[in-house]
Parts: sequence; structure tokens; C-alpha cells
Amino acid sequence: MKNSIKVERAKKNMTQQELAELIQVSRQTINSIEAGKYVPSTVLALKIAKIFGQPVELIFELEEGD
Amino acid sequence: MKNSIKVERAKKNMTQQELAELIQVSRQTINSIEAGKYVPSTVLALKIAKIFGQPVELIFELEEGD
DNA sequence: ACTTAATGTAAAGTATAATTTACATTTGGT
DNA sequence: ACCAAATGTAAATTATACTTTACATTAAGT
Repeated sequence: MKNSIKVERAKKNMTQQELAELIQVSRQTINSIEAGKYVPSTVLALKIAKIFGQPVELIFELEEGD
Repeated sequence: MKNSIKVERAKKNMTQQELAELIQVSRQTINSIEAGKYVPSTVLALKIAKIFGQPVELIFELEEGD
């Protein structure tokens, strides 16, 4: 699964720290998700999508093998 | 977080078993998600939404406390 | 009433998401 | 070059998603 969190963050000029605080997780959680180290829960995906004003499927995309 | 998987399944006349096979998880995983026992990963949410032809936000909804 | 498919539930185990702490590296401004 | 903010990375721990097995309950058909 890939995601465009980094891009959306850049659009809004938002740091990992700020995003982390907005959705109430640690900064490392955001960093790890961006780095593709793990797949977030649906709650996180919904919160992130909401903040960026985009549908979940536009920020998170399935890949081969998912 | 609540979801409308049961309803969408009913619309399509699909069993938990069938849905489970389509997204490659156990039947109990579907059952537990429907029962609200836990929040699925974003990969599962995307797969489920895809099968029902609905956006993720329409099937999975945040609640107070999420 | 009987049978069968579908669903609900539960316990134990495994895999993985998320946290915390800590430090290294990069980037941008002055 | 220096400083500070932001990002990358990593190990250890905790929380939770998911599996497997197994059994109980419900719903529907005959």
C-alpha cells in the first residue's frame, strides 16, 4: 500500500509533528506510515483523509500484493 | 468507528464467508469487524469498499472518541 | 421437528500497528 | 560555518489486528 501523505503535507506546509498532533499519534507513527513501514488503521486513514480534505482512496492506494 | 458492512453485504446478498474469501481474510475477521470488535487495517477497508463499489468514508465512519 | 447454511462468540496464539526514547542526518535561515 | 527545526532511523515495549479451532445459536427450507 502506498500513500501520498508527504505530498499532501507539503501542499498544506505541515510538519510531521503538526499532523501527528492533529490526529493524536506520535510523530514516529506519521514518519513510519509515510516511509511505508506499516499500514495504518482505518481510523487513522479516515482522520488523515479528513484533514487533507481528500477521499481515503486518493491518499491511500492498494498495490500488487495487497 | 462504525461500519455498514452488514448492510452492504445484504444489498449484494453476500455471506460473511464469501466476503472473507474475496478479500482473503478469515470469516471471523469479517464477523468481528461487523460486530465492532476491532478496527480493520486500511488495506482491508480499501478492499471492502472496492468490493461494494463505495467510498471508504461511506462504509466506515468515525465516531466520538476516535 | 429436522437439517443445513449462516452467523455469533470465545480462547489461544501469531503478526503487526503504534508508542517511547534516543540519536543521527538533513534542510533552511542568518 | 553555525544554529535550529524537521526528518530519518532504530530498538524495545505495548496494544491491537488477524488467524485458527471449536462450539453455540439463529434462520430458512423441507
